[in-house]
Amino acid sequence: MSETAERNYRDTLNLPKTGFPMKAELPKREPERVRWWDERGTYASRLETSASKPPWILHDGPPYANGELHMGHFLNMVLKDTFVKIALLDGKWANFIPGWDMHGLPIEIETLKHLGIEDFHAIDPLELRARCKERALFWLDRQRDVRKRMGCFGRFDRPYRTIDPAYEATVVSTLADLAEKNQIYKGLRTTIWCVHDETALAEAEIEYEQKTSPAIFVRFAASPQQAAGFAERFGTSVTESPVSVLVWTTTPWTLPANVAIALRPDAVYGLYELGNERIVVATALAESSLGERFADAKLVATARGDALDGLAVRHPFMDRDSVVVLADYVDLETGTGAVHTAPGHGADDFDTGMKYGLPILNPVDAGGHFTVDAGPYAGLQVFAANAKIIDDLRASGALLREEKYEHSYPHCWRCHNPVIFRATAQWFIAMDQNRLRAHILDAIDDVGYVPEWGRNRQRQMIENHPEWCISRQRTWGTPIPAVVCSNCDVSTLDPRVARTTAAIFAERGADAWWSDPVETFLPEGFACPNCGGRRFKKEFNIVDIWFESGVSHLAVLGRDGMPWPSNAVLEGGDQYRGWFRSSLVTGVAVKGAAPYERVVKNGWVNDEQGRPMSKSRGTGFDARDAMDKWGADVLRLWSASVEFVDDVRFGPAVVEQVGRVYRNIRNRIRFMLSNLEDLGVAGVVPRDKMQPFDRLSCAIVDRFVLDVKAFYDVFEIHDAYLRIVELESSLSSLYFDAIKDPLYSLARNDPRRRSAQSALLYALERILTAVAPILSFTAEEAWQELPEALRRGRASVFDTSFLSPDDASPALDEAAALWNVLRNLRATVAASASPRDYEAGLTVSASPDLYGALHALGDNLREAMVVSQLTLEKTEGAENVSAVIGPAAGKKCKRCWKYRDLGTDPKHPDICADCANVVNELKG
RNA sequence: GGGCCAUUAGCUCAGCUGGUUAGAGCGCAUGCUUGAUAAGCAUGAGGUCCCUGGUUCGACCCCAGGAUGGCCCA
Repeated sequence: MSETAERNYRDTLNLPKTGFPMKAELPKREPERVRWWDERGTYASRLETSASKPPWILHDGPPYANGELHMGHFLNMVLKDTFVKIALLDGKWANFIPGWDMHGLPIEIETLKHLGIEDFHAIDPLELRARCKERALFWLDRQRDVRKRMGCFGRFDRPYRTIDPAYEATVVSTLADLAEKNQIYKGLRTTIWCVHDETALAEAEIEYEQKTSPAIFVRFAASPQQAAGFAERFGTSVTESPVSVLVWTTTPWTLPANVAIALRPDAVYGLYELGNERIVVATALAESSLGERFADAKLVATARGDALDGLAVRHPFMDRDSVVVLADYVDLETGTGAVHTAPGHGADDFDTGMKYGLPILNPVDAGGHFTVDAGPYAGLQVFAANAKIIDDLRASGALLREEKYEHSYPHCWRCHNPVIFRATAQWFIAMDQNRLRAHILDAIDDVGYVPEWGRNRQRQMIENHPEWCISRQRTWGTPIPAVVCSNCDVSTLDPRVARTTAAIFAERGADAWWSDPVETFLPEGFACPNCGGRRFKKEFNIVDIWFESGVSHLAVLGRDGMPWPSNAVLEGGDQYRGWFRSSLVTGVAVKGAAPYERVVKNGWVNDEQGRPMSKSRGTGFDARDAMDKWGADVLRLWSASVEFVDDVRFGPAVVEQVGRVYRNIRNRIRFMLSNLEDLGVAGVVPRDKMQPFDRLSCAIVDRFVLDVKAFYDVFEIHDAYLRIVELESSLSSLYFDAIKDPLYSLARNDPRRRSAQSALLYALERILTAVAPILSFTAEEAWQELPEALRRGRASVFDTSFLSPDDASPALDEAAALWNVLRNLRATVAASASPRDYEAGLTVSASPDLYGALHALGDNLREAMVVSQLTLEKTEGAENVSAVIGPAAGKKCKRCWKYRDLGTDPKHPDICADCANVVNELKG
């Protein structure tokens, strides 16, 4: 036997052949596939064929159209896509309409920066809006490309956009709905205010800088009557000594607006005697507050803060009381533990004021000067007034001590002057009007949460939700169509005006609010509800973008065949406070129910050390860069390889690991494909005519598909991933290894070979469908590599469907049990150093229970063990199954490598009879 | 500082209502194969289940406290 002859026998084998390359080259190929899907309208056509099927709608929480998409976006968007595709392959009408959030301050700021404009008052609002729109559309295009590059399916040709006229109309008509239900009111709220620029600022517009402020300790003295109250609560007797509460502040100018003193409910306060006066201060801070006088102080009595609730003292210079209230935010780090409270000048103070029904005083005008309400300080600029207020306090004896205090204090990002907090009139959604809050909490009970603890988190976000301030004093947004009476100055948000405005916006967009006269928006005969006046001015407030995105369910669902509510929403955990909440509030307020049936939360993407990703540390990745480097499918597999509900880690090492798993899966797909080249439709053996081992593997695949589908149905992508990996290795190590011999060495059209091929085709098809929601690119690539006839008219892998449980083979449990017996048996053979595989002859002893099942496999049992001969024995009384490995009889066939009798055909002395037949037939 | 979440092998993760020799994949080591070959198969070494207490006959699992990290707030 010469080497040449041996090679000739090799040429007579049916060795695997396929155009599906081992090397994926994903970054290169995937963009072509995106175009291919686009040109073919793969998604659109599947939607069309399932148009009459039940809908399954994942409603897209709109990403903000500003900046590059990062890996957090990738995780979220790919997960959404995975769920959409699962529904699609399940035969549902999974119409996914992506959205973009396109108004708002970040875009306005970026645009102004681009234009080199410092003050947004200095540009015509319509001009600014046009520029903002360009900017937002620029980012939308960019993000849309990247999103499609991820392999995401959706109606990218017609996304919803918060700048669309129809969307703006929805925002305004929702305001009309709320106004009709008296759910909106105008009230005061503390805003960050720059007295230099005379404008309200948003959080994003302040910078913290070091500032030296006067820190003063001020006595708020009790009247004799009030002092008696203190004595009683402290459980001491009344004395002649005056009693005062010591308050610390670094903003003396806010004292004119003081109406209360906040104590910490669980802190201990002491009544200290210093000479002929008594002072109340937290015991923990007594030494630092009283300074050098602490040495002489005598602690008379103590009381918890909550025991002092409701007492009152006199304001040091205004003719009114300052009441004692409780607040959890009072800390015992600085000051006296008794916090000066001016609800008109601070967010905490404001909340406390609302809680206690305190007056919200704001004796400061837009330019930062005191109004007449500030009494003796009227006309003074607030910061300049500090010195005079301190002098007066010293003169009146109210000042105990004064020092300098350096701290970080918010400054205006443009003019770098310190900002103030100032109560201004804003529009609110009343959370308790019409029992809205209670109804929302009820609605939460009807929503499914993944994970379940999200329900509790969502509930807390509603319970602690302050009145929702929806107005902003900026330009890039949808206006709140309120009008101000020229006669009495009262501002009105009238539902009829809002409806008219919505109709105009629907046609021409929200620019009309700036371009058109106020009369355009007023219904016939509209009069001021306060004074009956007929002349009005437009108010220029835009709506909070959380309100805008929060009505997306009203803009997208419940129309064009889309059901309301959606089946699911899926966003990062920060959205419990954001979009999950805002959507819930508008849903319940307008329609009386949650706008979604299920809330799925994905975790945060951190770097490989579990720290937040950071560009400066080099651990931050744009989605596009990551895809250019590793390919979308490897990253999609990563999204399934992690537990997405929790925070996840991402980095090169993690991707390399999942990349190896990807290659495993890819190679197994490749193996299946490469053995199907010559299987025409005519060669396909029906399931019930297949050989037993092949039927068994089909059952294993059925079981796999049902398992994966069950995981998919409950959003357990990671479990599906584990199951996919497990099946791949199980099929590969047992089945693929075993059927190589019949596939390679039998005649092409040998029934045994065709049976194995048919089982491979079945497995491949099922597996590709099962992995397509995750490995979309690879599944499609493999599907296209399948001979066209075998695709049976389904042009794309996304035209296939999951196996329905009715079509699965029966007795899956028995199949799985038998499969495991075979795997264990085969492992003993594979572990044998010698004889091994075809060198071996095997004697298998089976218990009566197992014997039947094994016997039914016939010669397939020998194939499964990858040995040359096999004897099966029934062993009475044996528990299970065992195998004895011995040398095989015969000699190694040069063609099929099995040990057999050789030379039956004298023309081929080195090969077995079966091989000789095949070879002869080929020659003939 | 508060609320919520996480912590099991080098990495990604399983461990059901307390009882297992605490498992899988990847990586690593060793061997086989060279007719899936920049592949495939087998075997093996890796664990203070974050820590400290407690409950229990028995705790990765339940309880309390703490550490580290994350998210949202202040």
